[in-house]
Amino acid sequence: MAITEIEDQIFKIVDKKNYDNFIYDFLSVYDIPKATITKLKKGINNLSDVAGEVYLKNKLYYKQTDKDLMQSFTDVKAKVDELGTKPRYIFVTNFKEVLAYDTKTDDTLSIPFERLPQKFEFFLAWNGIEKADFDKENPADIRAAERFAKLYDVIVKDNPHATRKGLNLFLIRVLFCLFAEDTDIFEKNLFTNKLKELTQLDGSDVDTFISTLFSVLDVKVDNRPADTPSWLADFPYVDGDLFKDPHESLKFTAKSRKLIIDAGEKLEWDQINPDILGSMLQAVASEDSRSHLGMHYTSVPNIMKVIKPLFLDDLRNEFEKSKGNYKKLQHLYDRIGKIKFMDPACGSGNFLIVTYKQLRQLEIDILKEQNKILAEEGSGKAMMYLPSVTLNQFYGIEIDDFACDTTRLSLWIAEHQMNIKLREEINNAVRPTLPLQHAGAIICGNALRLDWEKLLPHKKDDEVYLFGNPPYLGSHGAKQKKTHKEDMKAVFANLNGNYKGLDYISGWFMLGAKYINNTKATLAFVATSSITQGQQVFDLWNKILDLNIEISFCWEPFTWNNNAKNNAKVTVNIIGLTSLKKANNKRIYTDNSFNNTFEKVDNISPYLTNHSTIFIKSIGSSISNLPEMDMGDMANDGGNKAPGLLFTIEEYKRAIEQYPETKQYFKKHVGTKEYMSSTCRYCLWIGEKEYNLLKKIPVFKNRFINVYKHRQSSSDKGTNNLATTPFKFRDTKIAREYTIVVPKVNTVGRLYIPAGLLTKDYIISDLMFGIYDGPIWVLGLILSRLHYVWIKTSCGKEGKSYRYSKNLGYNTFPVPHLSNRRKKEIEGLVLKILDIRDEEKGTLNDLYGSPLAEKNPKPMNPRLLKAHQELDQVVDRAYKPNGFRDDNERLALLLDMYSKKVNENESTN
DNA sequence: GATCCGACACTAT
DNA sequence: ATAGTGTCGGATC
Repeated sequence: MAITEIEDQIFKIVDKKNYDNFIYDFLSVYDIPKATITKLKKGINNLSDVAGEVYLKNKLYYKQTDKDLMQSFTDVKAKVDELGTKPRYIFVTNFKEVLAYDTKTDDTLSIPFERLPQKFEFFLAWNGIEKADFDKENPADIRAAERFAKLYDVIVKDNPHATRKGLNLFLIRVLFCLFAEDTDIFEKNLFTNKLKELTQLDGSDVDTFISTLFSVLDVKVDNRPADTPSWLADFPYVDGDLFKDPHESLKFTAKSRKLIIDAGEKLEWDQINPDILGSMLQAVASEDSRSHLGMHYTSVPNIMKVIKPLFLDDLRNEFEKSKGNYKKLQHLYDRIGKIKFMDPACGSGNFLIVTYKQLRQLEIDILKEQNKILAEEGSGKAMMYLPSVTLNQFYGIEIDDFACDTTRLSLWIAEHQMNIKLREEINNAVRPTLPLQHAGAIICGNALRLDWEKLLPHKKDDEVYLFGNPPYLGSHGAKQKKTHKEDMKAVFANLNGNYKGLDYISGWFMLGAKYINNTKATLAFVATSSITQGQQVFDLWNKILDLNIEISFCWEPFTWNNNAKNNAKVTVNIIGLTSLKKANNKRIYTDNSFNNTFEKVDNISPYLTNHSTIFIKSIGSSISNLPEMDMGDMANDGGNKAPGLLFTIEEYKRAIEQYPETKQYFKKHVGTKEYMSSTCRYCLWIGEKEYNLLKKIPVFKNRFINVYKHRQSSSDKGTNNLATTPFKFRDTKIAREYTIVVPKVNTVGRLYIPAGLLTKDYIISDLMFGIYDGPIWVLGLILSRLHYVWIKTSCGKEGKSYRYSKNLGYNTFPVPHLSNRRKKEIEGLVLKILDIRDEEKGTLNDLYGSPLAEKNPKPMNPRLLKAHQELDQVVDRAYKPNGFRDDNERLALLLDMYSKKVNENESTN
């Protein structure tokens, strides 16, 4: 539910005058399940039996009363204090006053009953939003954006032929006027009042009003024509490019007029937070993200994760060091006025705005310190205020023109707010907001097609920072449109190596790296974690690190917290790059949500680990001459859409019951899921001859038809070609005796990869890898901790699981010379592990558990763990005679062995 | 509501 | 033509 809706709904409840069901109505506005409320009404889960009280476990202790409110509250509070698990809120009311208490934060709410709608955010913890976070992100923005969304919809509907540019410009300008009249840029309520007074109720002359007003705002007061209507004289000169272009004529109605006036009267524009206002407005303008208003709750903390390590910590340290030294302070003061900042994917400008405000705050802090020094000297010298940080230092590139406009607007708002702050905190320091300054260089264009050096020319020693959160569009062009692919080509085509498997964001890293190369400029972008995992690592980072570039800091992957449905499971990291400005303190930050700790390291590899820079390159056969591993057999039969070549156990039983003679055509079929839970499906495993027999039986015939249809209708040529053999899997590999199997999906919580053996009765799906009829000691290697550590680094990862890969993980795995005796020893221990699995019963899921999981870790079977540790001892010693201290040491040696092996192999070829 | 993993398109070879 | 990987979204708890 949108935020203004919560407000509106509570308003309705409060306005009802009949409060019999008050608390149930109230709860239903928040994210409390309907069923819970229904039960509560019936008294089923009401843990209090006192009349007028409702106690919902963990959520609420409510009391309505006609007695003394404070006394009732004290009574309830005493009861709650006795409880082991406390409800989040205490809520006491006599329908005239409300007393509420948040047991977690100790916040109290004491308001007249009818003010409840405006204070809806007090109870947002029920929706999983902490009030502190909510306050930080300022609800005024959300309400503003939602009111604006309504206005936008109406205007768009009334003006089907208006250009997008004209509409957007109108909106931005109205927004500016509303903000201006609430924040002393204009006289209080000047715009809204004039609109109300001077235009007709039906909206017919609003366009003339707007057009006249906007054109005047661009003209200096002295230059305005003598016949300028008197009501316009109160409006100051604004400039700043905002009112330069003429207003494009629009049709207004009674409704849109009312909505503008509402926006002016109902909203507190002085509380607008420009950090997120832009994102909100952008969401308004783009239909598909409308439902995601509020998705930017965490953007400011995340922006800080980028800008603090990139430059802000450094500036703040410098400030601390300069305290008490006027000259040093002055030096820093001058320095911050010269730094240039560019966000080459600035969206609605969040990064720029947050940075601008931080810099202006630093400017104020320096002035304070300088004033302190002057006061102590007692020389009576007053300081002349000279501005240091200006909007001219801020550059942005954004493809969406509305976003560009909102960026400029938000920068002005930020500037005005900081001007006010300056005036409040420093005597005699005044920066006028009007006329508006040129709001940085916000360029509307495609960042991957522009020459960044042209936008922001820089010399070797200039202090320049690039940052931002460029778009991710997945690798292999799954989400990339044709234009995106062409952009990528433009960036990468003249560089050696592949680029088609790279995520769209790689373009920004590449251009950014080129921009900072051999200069002191530095950069940091938020990125999808996939560019530092698996396949993409080599393709991207060998090109970047081939320049004079190194990774100066990074944030380990963390989940991007937003409510946007599409982005729900994005895992991101943050990567900082430097060139000449050598980072002598490289840092790896980890997201511990409370204290953001970091580790100082000597080098950050492109896998974002503390190791030397080595690329693990995909390769078709084992660098250590291990027997060939194959991907399991892919069905490509349409999956669950319609029955195809795969049969559940029930379907299989039914089929062979009806047609016993077909039993010989089935094999057991196992993917990761079946393997891990000790079950299987069945698949048809036949040739052309059997196909001709089976297609006479309707059950089978239908399945062949389904497979044919699926393959025929695929957008992939390869799949189309398979349509002629609808009885066959895409792949048809098979073991002669047995298969060493490795599941493709491996959750991070496990200590080992639960590889194993299957007999030749089993076909393994493409969710498994297999070494057909391979030697058992190889299974021993795969079961080792060493191998797991290698896979963790070399293979791709998705959310919380590693995806095993033969070319990236198995074939690259370095193996030292193993004597026959050692191999025998390993085989013995493997058999022991397999025996224990049999003896201990339970599925592999049960046996291996998830001891390393963050939530609900499940232990590994102790006997099995012991057997694995015995195996580790033997395998570890084969690599290093006295074993390893930890996994980090294991990985360091493996990487070392890997690079030596690759070099050897290259030199012998 | 988070996690797992089946499924397969797209790319490299 | 063949084969492998990352990603999406459905399934499942």
